[in-house]
Amino acid sequence: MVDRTSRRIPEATVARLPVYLRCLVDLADARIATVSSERLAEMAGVNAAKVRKDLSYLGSYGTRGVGYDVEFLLFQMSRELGLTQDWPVVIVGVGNLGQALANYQGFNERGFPVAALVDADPAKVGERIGTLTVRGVGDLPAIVDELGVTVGVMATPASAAQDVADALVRAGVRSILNFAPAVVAVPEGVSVRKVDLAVELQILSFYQQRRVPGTDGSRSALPVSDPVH
Amino acid sequence: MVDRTSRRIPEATVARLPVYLRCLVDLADARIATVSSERLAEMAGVNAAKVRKDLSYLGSYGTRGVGYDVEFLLFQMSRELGLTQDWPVVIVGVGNLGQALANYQGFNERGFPVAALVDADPAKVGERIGTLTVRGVGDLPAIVDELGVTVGVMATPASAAQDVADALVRAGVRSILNFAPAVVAVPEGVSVRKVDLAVELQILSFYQQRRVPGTDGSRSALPVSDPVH
DNA sequence: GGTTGTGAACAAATTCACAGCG
DNA sequence: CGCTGTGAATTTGTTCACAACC
Repeated sequence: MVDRTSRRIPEATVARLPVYLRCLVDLADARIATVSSERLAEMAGVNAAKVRKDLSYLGSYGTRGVGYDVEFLLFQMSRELGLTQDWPVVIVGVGNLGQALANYQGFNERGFPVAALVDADPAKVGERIGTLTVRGVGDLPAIVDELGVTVGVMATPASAAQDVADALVRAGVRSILNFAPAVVAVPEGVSVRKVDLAVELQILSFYQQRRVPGTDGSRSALPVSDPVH
Repeated sequence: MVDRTSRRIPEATVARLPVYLRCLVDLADARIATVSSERLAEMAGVNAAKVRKDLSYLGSYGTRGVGYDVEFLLFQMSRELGLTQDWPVVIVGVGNLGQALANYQGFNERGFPVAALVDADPAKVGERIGTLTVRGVGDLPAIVDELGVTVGVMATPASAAQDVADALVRAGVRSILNFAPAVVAVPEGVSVRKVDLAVELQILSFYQQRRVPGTDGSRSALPVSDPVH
């Protein structure tokens, strides 16, 4: 009834939308036309009330007594997430992790083509990885301008992280995915998300010693079906 | 005053403790003996009230008018997180990402030595990566028993994820770090944390189109100092 | 004076439970 | 009858603000 598209979507909901999106893609691939909040919840590993609340922020796209139209919801959600266009990314730091990310096909498949590779180490500049040649950090402004890059993926050592983040921001990047084990400060209007492998393992370590399973990220369920309560 | 060590630590706090831990390590390396909540907050990219609240769940380890003793807090926090011992991990799936993780030194450095590599593809079994030889999924029970592995890192395709998770659980693994773009169900008492690169980029995409920077993960700050308000 | 530790106030997120609609 | 959409209740997390203490 209310125009939800004008409502601000809660952060916790935004973080779950991509998970629903993937489930919807799987359903569409399986030629399933409609889905209930119950079923979608099971696939996404959350509960049905949460699915309904989350989807209600996008609009009233369900049909009572029936469920949600998979294709329609897929479209609305893609639009809401800004995924109707590609967002080219630049990867900074071509060590182990950076190279793996450069070769990872998942980025391309999901609308984030790797447009350029950059490294601060002059010895690595010029190296070819896949179809791309590694460029210097000084090329970032040109990369952003010419290739339309808006997202930077940082796979540098912690010591270089802040300098690289500054360089990305100066070049005009508005979103950063940071794999370096360091907190980086960025100006207002730039988004950073941090993926820290050691931090994740340390959180698991906490829950491992006590036998208290958490509910966020650490999910509990019965062996195969019946994923969450 | 109250014995906080018996209190249940909130999940949100647990997720931040490893970040504080890393800051404390940096401070200790710099031979800094004490730190205020203000300074620690700046380093961790949160606010001081949160730091104090979080640390208060560990106990009253600060000194009013002075701050926290770095070494002492480091020890208490390591103990609380269960990091006074190593937790050997097995990596399942030695594709691009799995190999990068296998070569990543951060795991070893932070107490999570990579003890074994496993792949479902018979063609990959026997391959050497660094000092380790890739073994079959059938070896998981032996790996868990003989090497004391308690953590599984999954870097498999989505299609194999649930089967691999089941195999890990059957072998006795209690904690799983899942890089596969799929939700996996596990029994009560097993913890899973998910790292999904595409999901992170899609969340950034949402905040990129609107110019509304989020506060969790996407942090806003002035250029270098003054990280968060 | 400076800084912690913490109740109390506030805000965000989750879950309940059921009216409303197909 | 079945399932969504959503107010209300509840739980969890954050921030304030200040007494207690060094």
